[in-house]
Amino acid sequence: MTSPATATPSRASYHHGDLRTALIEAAIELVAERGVRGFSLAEASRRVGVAGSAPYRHFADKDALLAAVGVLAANRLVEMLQRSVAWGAAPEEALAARVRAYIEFAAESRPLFEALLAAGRNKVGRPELIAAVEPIATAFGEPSAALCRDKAQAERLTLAVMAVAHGHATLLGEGAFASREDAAERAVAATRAVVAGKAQLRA
Amino acid sequence: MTSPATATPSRASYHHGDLRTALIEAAIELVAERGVRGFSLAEASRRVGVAGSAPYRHFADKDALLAAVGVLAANRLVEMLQRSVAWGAAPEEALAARVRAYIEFAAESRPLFEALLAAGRNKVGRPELIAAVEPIATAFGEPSAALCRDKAQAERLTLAVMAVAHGHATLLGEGAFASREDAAERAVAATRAVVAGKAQLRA
DNA sequence: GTCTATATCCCGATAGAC
DNA sequence: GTCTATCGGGATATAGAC
Repeated sequence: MTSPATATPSRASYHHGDLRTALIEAAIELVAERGVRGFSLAEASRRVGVAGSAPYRHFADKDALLAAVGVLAANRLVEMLQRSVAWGAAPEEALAARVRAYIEFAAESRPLFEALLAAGRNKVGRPELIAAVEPIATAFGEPSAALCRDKAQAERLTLAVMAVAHGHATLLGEGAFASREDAAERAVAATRAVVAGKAQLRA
Repeated sequence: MTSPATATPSRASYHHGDLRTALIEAAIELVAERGVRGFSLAEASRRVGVAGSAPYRHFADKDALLAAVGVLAANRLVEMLQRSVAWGAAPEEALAARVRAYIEFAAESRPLFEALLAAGRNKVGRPELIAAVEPIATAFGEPSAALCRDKAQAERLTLAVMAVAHGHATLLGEGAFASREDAAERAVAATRAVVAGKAQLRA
C-alpha cells in the first residue's frame, strides 16, 4: 500500500534504503511480542540495526510510528471486513459476518488491534489515520442502510452494531469470554438481537 | 472503604501518616491531567513530597499503584450503578438505567474509567481488583435474570448488555459520538433493542 | 538528505544509610 | 518508612560524517 515497488532492501551499508517501512515492520513485531506498552523506539531501532536517533528522520516521535502501525492495522481490518461478506448476501447476514470478522481480527491480530486502539486515542491531527479508519464505519453502514428505511435510522443501527462489535472485542481482550469463538458467537447473536429489535433505536 | 478510621490526614511534617492513600489520590489527579500513559510514579512522589523510592514501601511497582486506582474506580462505578436504579423499578428500566450510569461514569470520570481499563488488562494475580470488578457484572445480571426464564438465557443477556454498555463507553472515549448525552441515549436505545430481540440470543 | 555519535533529562527500580 | 545514591533504559535534540 505505502510503497508499491520498493527496490532491493540494500544490505549492509551506510544508508538503509527503506528505513521507514523497516521500522514499521519492526514495530509490529515488537508490539506483537511485548504489547503496545512494552514497545520502545530504541528497541525497534536496534532490531533494524540503526542508531536510536535515526527514526526521527522518518517519524516525528514515538507516537507517529505507532500511528503508522495503526494505519496498517486499520487497512488489514478493512480488508477482513470486506472479504467476510459473500457477494449478494442478505443485509443481516452481511452485518453478522462483519461483526464476526471484527471479533476475529481483534482476537487473531490482537497486537495490531491494540495498536489501532492506542493510535485511535491520539488521532487528532493525523489525517492518514482518520482516513484509514473511516472505511470501518462504512463496512457496517452499508448493510445497515439496506435494513432501514430512512438514513437517520440507518445511522443509529450502524453505530449500535459497531458498539456491539467493539464492546465484545474489547471485553474479549480483558478475558470476559471463554474463547475467541465464544466471543464471536455472542457478538453475532447480539447483533441479530439488535436488528430484531431495531424499532427501539428511535431517539 | 480501604481504611475505615484513618486518623487526621496530618499535613504538617512532610511525612504524612498515610502515604498509601496520598499516592492513590495523587495518581488519580495525574491520570486526570495526563492520562494513564503520561502517569509516572516519580511525578506522583514529587507531588506528595516524598522521594521517588518511597512508594515502593507501599506498592510493588507502578502497576500495583495503578491497580489500586482501578479498585477505587470500580468501587465508584459500582456505587453509581446501584444508585441509578429506583427501588421497585421494572427490570428493563433497571437495565437501561444501569447502562446509562455506566456511560455517564465513563464520561464524567474518564480518567478513573481509563485507569479501570488499564488495570483490568493486568488483573492476573490481583484478587483485590477481581473482587472489586465482580459486582459490576452483578449489577447487570440481576435485572437480566428478571427478564429471562432460564439461567443460561440470563447469562447471555447479561454479557450482551455489558458489551453494549462497554462498547458505547469505549467508543465515546475515541470520539465516535457527538456528546456524552448522545452516547448515553444511543446506549440505552441499543439496550432496549437487545432486550426486544433477546430471542435471538440463543446459542 | 540519511544516518552516527553524543548528550540531556526523565523514569523505574534497587541497595543501603538514618 | 523514608531518604540518598545509583544503575539501566528510553525519548529526544543537536552536531557532524557521508
